[in-house]
Amino acid sequence: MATIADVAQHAGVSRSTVSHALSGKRPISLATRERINEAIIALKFTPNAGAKALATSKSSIMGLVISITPEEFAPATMQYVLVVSETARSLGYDVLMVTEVDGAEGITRVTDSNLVDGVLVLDVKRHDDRAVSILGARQPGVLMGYAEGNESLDSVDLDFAAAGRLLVRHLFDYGHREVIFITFPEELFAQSVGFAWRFRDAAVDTAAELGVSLNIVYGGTNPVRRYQGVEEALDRHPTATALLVHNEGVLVDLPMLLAQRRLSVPRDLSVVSVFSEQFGSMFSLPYTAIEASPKPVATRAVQLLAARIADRERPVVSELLEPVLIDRGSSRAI
Amino acid sequence: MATIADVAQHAGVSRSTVSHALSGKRPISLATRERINEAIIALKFTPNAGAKALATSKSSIMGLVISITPEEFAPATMQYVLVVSETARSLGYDVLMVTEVDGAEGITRVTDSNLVDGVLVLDVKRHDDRAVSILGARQPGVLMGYAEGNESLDSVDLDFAAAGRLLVRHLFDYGHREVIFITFPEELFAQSVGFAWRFRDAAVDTAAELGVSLNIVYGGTNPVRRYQGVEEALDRHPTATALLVHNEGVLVDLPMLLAQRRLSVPRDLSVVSVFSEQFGSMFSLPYTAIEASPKPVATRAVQLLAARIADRERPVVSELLEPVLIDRGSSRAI
DNA sequence: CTGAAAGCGCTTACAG
DNA sequence: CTGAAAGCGCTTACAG
Repeated sequence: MATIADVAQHAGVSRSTVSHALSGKRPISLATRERINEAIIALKFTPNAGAKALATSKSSIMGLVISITPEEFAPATMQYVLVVSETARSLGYDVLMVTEVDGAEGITRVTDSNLVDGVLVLDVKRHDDRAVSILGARQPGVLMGYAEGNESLDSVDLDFAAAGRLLVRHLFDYGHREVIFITFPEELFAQSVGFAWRFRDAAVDTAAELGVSLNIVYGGTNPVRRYQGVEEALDRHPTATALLVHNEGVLVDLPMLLAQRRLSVPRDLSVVSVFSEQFGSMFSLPYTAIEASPKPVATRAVQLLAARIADRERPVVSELLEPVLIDRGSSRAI
Repeated sequence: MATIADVAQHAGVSRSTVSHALSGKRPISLATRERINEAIIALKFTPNAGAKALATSKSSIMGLVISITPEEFAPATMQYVLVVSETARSLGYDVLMVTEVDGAEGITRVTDSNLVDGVLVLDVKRHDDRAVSILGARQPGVLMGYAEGNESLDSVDLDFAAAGRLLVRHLFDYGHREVIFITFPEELFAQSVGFAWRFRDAAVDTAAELGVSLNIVYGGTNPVRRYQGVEEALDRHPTATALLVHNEGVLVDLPMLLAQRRLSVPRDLSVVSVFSEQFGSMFSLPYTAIEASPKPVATRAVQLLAARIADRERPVVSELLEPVLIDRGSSRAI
């Protein structure tokens, strides 16, 4: 493979001139620039990533930390992964997957070895040891989610608290006073996964304020129990007029389940939820919902990390994207 | 950050001795080994990835090439990604995502720069320019799928032809003579994505041999058209006794669709399919199916790539995993 | 606008 | 069993 020395020789200049032509870090005369470009093409030169990383202490790689727990729903995650990868590429970065079960250890591994310039964390928990791990690393990190007590880390997420408030208020405005709230398995709350507890707590508080009776149902961790859980909830609360669903797994089954019970939406039951447009269209979900916004969240997270890598001194930001309600007509006034 | 020189100094040995202690490439006396280990711990030494890559021309990174087309179904892909990452880690490799729209270009980018030691390709097409791209690279690649005319590349895949034969034969043995075969959108066939055409062609041939009337339906590219397509097929072939489904998107909707038509499985209609156990349990699919085997395929692909990286001269292998039918009772004799 | 040279942090023949 | 030194392919002060 051609090295920068080969290019320099071919172009009749020094290696440093080639390097500067490549980086644009100092002015190069038109004539030499052209000869260098010719040489690069003739020799099919591509800079060696390892050498560059060694010389600059920058790998141009972002680590993406994913901790897949069995409770979580893989399809939703893929969207984040893809958008992270594309956005990173557009900013000149590659993306390395960090999927070890112990995410904190994985972070230490890729940062200590200088493999990555920074780290993105998905599915952040309330007290997340991965945040701690980042704080101990030389490289910066950005949370896609929200961790308490880590205000020193950049983060971006959908404002799940606002989402909870907005949906409960939406149902309240339509006159609903008894609502079944289906959320994630209790395991996710035990781990304090941000999107779960922030939504739940806000929904519960708002319901209490407005005088809405909100019956919480924690989703089952397997399909069968998930399905049964919803059925039981419907049996137990026959007078409930609306379903508030924050659980992708339940959503996939819901149209079928309601059809089998001969429940028409929104005639017999209003349904509102949280999911991404892409997810909804994948499973033909006909429900009014807060847009889960994987794309803006992932895009923004990558931008924040790139900005942080470029400037370690810039002020820390913690962005919460405002929830947007997409009305698909699955709720009605009663 | 501590370097190998710091460790050497701390331990009172030379850098080469530390390096050899690390790699185990030559015997080190117990005493020095212990002093070195002490130093490593005391200084929290981790080898610099870039320096190592430069010195050895090995990055210990595998590239994973994913080309997500809108026609494809993301949830199924995530399983491959995760298993690839975990298996790679267990063999000492990290995984870099290569998601550019032009996969061939992405491959050239990460191989020419020596960023990766090899490349794994998902969703291989019959004539895949990514295979060509790999053949032109210094690093080896393994296809998770099957590309014609690239017998010089290692590959591994489920034997989709055998799967097609097995399912048609299964229905034939149960006495079915009129079957609706729902497969992927025609776009996938235009691109000649391996799992689509190999399954279809085998199913069609076997049906012809056995005298089974096989009515092909190409799935719609969006949920609505997908759903309608199935409905139309059922309308058009009221005397069909079985459904052969090779399309994850359709499968997700199927229980609902059949319930709405008051069709009981297998009483009114036998249904057989292809999907992974994990996918099936995610969507509570009650259908007898060939196990799609993302785990063995992905695991094997990573192993093959690691073996190929270690020995460029080993014989090329093209492995087809034997399909396994998991009987969930959704087909019956008629 | 350009070059010579040191340095990034490893590995590995070579020598003992 | 161990060390001195060259080399991997870049970048970047320093000098002109």
